[in-house]
Amino acid sequence: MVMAAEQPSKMRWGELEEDDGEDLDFLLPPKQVVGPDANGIKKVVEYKFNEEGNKVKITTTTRTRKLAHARLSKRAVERRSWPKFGDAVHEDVGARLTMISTEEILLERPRAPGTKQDENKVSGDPLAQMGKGGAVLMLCRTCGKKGDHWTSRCPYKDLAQPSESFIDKPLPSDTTTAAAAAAGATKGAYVPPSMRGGGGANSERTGTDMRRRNDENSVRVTNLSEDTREPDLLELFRPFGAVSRVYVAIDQKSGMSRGFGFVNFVTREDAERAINKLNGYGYDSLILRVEWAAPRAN
DNA sequence: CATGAGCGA
Repeated sequence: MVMAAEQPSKMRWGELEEDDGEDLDFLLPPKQVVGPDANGIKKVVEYKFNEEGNKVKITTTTRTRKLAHARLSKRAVERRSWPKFGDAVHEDVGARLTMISTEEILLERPRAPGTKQDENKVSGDPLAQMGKGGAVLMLCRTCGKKGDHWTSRCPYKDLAQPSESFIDKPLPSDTTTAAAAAAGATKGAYVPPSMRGGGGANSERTGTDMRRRNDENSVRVTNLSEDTREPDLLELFRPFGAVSRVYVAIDQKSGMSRGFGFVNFVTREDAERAINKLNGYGYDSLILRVEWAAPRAN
């Protein structure tokens, strides 16, 4: 057999080194340790054989922790003698300096998308504002497809023109009351009760009766897709002004949407603009019907 | 197509 001849070449470099050294180690002088001295300097002198089999002297000089200690503050040194607490109680002394806590800490986002009640700086096209909170609502004005592309990327944008600008400023018609002007200036901001309820029949009154539930300015939305939920409706209508309520009719038996819902606006003007702009609007591949809601039958 | 839940002293 030629196996024996192959043996050395099969050895790994680690084994090679060990074997070479082990045999002859007893020939080397013992390792010497000097210090640490007053300055914390420690010297270690040891001898080894190098690759060529020559004896070499290796001197290692280190500084002990005494000096490192000196750089720590008194307080820090003191803390090392504290008894362990918490999870660390079960640890060996000095085993670990740092413990990883397994305690769950829930972070609260004060202004999570879709939940913020204040709306600062709404300007320009409200549709352009939508979805900026991180939610995925891409609503194409040309083909009405949701979540797929923006209007500018619509594959059909050359076939059909999007109708004028989707949403414009409050109508400069007879609805230009003081309330409307105020609402237009600070869109979505707080509207004092005396200014709510909008114009029309309500303007005669001296403010809205707060004890009654505010069912004014109720807009009915029909032809909603099955999976449209209240947050979706809010997202769609919110850009037109402060929304006081959204509701999607749910079939109690099946738990599925009945395909219609209601959105209440704080001001009648905003509701009117929403109706004007969202009625006939393509949403989730369906054409929305948006109109004034009849008073609830009780 | 279609007009909302809860609501108790």
